[in-house]
This record gives sequence, C-alpha cells and structure tokens, in this order.
Amino acid sequence: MPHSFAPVEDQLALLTKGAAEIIPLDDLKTRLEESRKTGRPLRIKAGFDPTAPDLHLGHTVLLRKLRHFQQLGHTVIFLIGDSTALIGDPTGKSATRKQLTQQEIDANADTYKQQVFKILDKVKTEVRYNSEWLAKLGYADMIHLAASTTVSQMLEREDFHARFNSEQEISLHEILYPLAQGYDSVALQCDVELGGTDQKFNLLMGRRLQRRANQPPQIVLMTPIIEGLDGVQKMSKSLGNAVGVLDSPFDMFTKLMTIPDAMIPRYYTLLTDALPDAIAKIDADIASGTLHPMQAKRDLARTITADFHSDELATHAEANWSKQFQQGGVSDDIEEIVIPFAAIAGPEMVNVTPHLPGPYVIRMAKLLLHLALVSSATEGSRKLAEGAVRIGGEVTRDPYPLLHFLPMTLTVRLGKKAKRALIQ
RNA sequence: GCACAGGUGGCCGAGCGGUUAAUGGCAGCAGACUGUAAAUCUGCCACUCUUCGAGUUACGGAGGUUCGAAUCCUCCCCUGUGCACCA
Repeated sequence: MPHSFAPVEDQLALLTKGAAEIIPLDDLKTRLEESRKTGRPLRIKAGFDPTAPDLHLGHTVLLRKLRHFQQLGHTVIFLIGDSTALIGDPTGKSATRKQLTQQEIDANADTYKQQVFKILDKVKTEVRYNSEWLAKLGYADMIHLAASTTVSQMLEREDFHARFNSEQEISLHEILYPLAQGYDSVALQCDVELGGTDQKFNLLMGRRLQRRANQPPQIVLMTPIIEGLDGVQKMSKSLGNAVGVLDSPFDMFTKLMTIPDAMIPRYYTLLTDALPDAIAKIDADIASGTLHPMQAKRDLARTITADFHSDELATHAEANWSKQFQQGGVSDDIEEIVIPFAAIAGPEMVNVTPHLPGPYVIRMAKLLLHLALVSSATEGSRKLAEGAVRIGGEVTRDPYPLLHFLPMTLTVRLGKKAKRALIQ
C-alpha cells in the first residue's frame, strides 16, 4: 500500500519555510512529484557529530525542518557520525578540533538521542551510525574516495582557505571530513540532506560523490544558523549564548528574555511554528507601537518554553521571571543548595554565651562559590566588595557575616542570579 | 633535513633584563540607567588564605646566566613559510 502524500505545492510550502537555501529547488519539486507518483517516501538525512551532548535551540532549527519532512510522510534518517567524529569536523573552526575517544563518542551519542526525540518522532526516525560503512573502508577505498576531488577544491572551503591564508595549520585528516560525509549520502542513497548553511561545502560533496556512484545527486537543504542570546554571534554553548533544550523552564524563559529586541522576528521564524503572516503582524505591531517589544518577547519566550516543557510550566516560569526581574523579588522555585557550615566557616569567634552554641561566622566568598554564583572565592570577594551581593534583598558587603543559629536558609542574589542556601 | 619567522592570560595582541599578574582591544561579570534587553557611563576581570595584608602559580617545555628574566643563553617540543625534482 503506497503512501498518499500531500500535494507537492503544499509540501513545498512547508519545507521551504525558514530554509536558507535549497540546491537545486527545482529538483526538490521534481523529486517530490516522483515520490507522490510512486508512493516512495524520500530519504532525508541529517548527520550529527556526537561531540556536543548538550543540544541547544540552534540545533532545533534543523530538527524542526526534519520534523516537517517527517510530518509529510518521508523517511528521516538521523545519522550519528561516530566515525566522522574521529576526525572532528573543522567547519567554522579556526583550529583543529580535538579527537574524541570511542567511549566518549558512544556516551555522547546516547545523550544526543535522548534530546533529539523531544522534537523528532522516535518511532518514525531511522537512526544510523556511519561507522556502519565508514569503518569498513579499506586503503584502496580511501584512495579511491580521495581521488574524487582535488586539493585546491578542498582549499576553496572557507575555513580551510582562511586558515591557509593566515598560515594556520590544516591537518590532512581534516580534509577527509567532507569526503566521509559525502560518502554517507552514497551509502544511504539519500534524496535530501539537511544541514546548516555552514555545512554547504560538505553537503555539496555528497552530490559530487553520488554522481560518481551513479546515483541521482541529493538535494541540499540548508537551515540558517541562528544567532545566540547576544544577537550577534552564532548560538553556541562555548560562547555562552545558548539556550539548552534541557534547561529548566525558568532558565529557558529568563535566557530568552535577554535577546535583543531586533531578534524577536527571527526567533519566531526559526524556533516556533508560527506562520510567516503571523510573524509579520507581530513585527508590524511592534513598529507601530501597538505591541510593546517586551510583551512580544514574553510571548515568544513563553511559546518556546512551553514547547519544551508545558503551557503550565511556561506560564509559571513567566510569573517567576516577572517576580525576580521586575518586582525585585526572587523566583519561588530557585535552586536550593545544602551547604555544611564547616565548608564555609570563617574565623572562629569567642562564644560569650557558653550555654548556647554559636555564634557562627561564615565566609561570604566561600558561600558564593558553593552556590556556584562565582567561579572562585577570589571572585566572590570582589563581587562582595562591588556591592553586587544581596541577602534577602539587602546589599551586603560584610565578608564575615554572623549567623546566630543553624540550620539557616539564606536567599543569596548576585546580579540576575539567585540561589537559596541551606546552611547546616 | 636545512634556512627563516613565530609560540604571551578565554581570544586577539603589546612588552623584549628591573616597580607591577604583565599596556591595549574583544568577550565576560557587576553597578547605574531602562521596558526584559540593547546602547551608554562606571567598576571588576589568575588562584589560595586568618583580605586595608600575606602567599602561590603564570608569558610552549626543561635547564642555565643574573641581585633580578616573559625579556639573554642552551637543548627540546610545536606551528607556518621557503628550499630540497627540473641544475
């Protein structure tokens, strides 16, 4: 029983939404028509290096697009690049990436899958590992593969080119990466491959290799690279401007509220299923003053947070955000950390009331460190001196405050961050 | 292998024997301002501690010279460029 696919025009409308570039668009149309005629679902591949176990919203742009294909009845292949991870994709890097051990790769791949199926339909997704075919390649196969392109073509790739020009090192094995990725498409007989725009070179390599293998070259669909919370650099965990898909509702909401106003339409486009018309209206309303940018951003943050959690949790997160950032209070579900008094004890004090225990002198810098509000005790001391630390809403600069009894709960705030400490 | 140029704090990049955790820029953090932001201004931006102070690590690595080195010397490691076939 062949699939019954939606009309090609309808499919295209969904698939092209938010896509940065499709090469070649006409072929996609043709391929969809064939598929509809024969009832054969298209094979859609997207490869992932199991190098970043923490997925962020940037990754979900691509995953959403995969889901669109899935919703239309096509076959989505989630390819885990365990073999290519041995190389470490140099894309976008100005330096060679460190190679991972097999063990790390396996662990990362598992974490990856858990997160990905927050978006993709697990049942409908074909999960593959490219070691399945790449690990089997022999010397002769590698030579043959390498013969399909030239050094100067490889050096056309932007990051290689840049490194070459600035006299940075380029390892030979890095050059194999595009070949390996391209070979994946041959092995899987892909109709379409998805990737970020930064993957263009690698994606196109698949077409080249497929042609040489007498396969119809895959269609390449690229999704944009979304900017991070700073609105400038691409979203990336290492740049610290990312929202993780596993972030708590409060974290997610709070982080999203920090994006520059100008990013609102873009985030709507790439991170929600809002339709272009609706987004255009929001944009227009902001411009005309009908809609306050902050309100638009709150709606956006709530929508995205709800997508990964639930409407209820998102609404709750919004209320807490308001409490903590607008009303000078503190969210009611901030993290509470239990700290033994001994870990943060300050200099001892003479006990003037021997019949009672205490008093307890604590070292604030240590407390801040244990709450992970700062990364070192030294930094804690500095922040304290700067007047950035508040306990229960009051600014304190006392490096050695006194507690009269234990256990005691303190609500500590440093800048936007707040934590509760249970000292015992 | 030979020659030359380089390897400085998260990144870029000064310093090239002598107060000093190391000019400056970016990024980051905090404060003020605000509509959450952004922009702007201000402060901070190695670590530890009993913190108006003391100590410990830091300029590819290991030694050495010196009262004193990121700065000089030796060896080693790494990167780039050129040469190495046409002679």
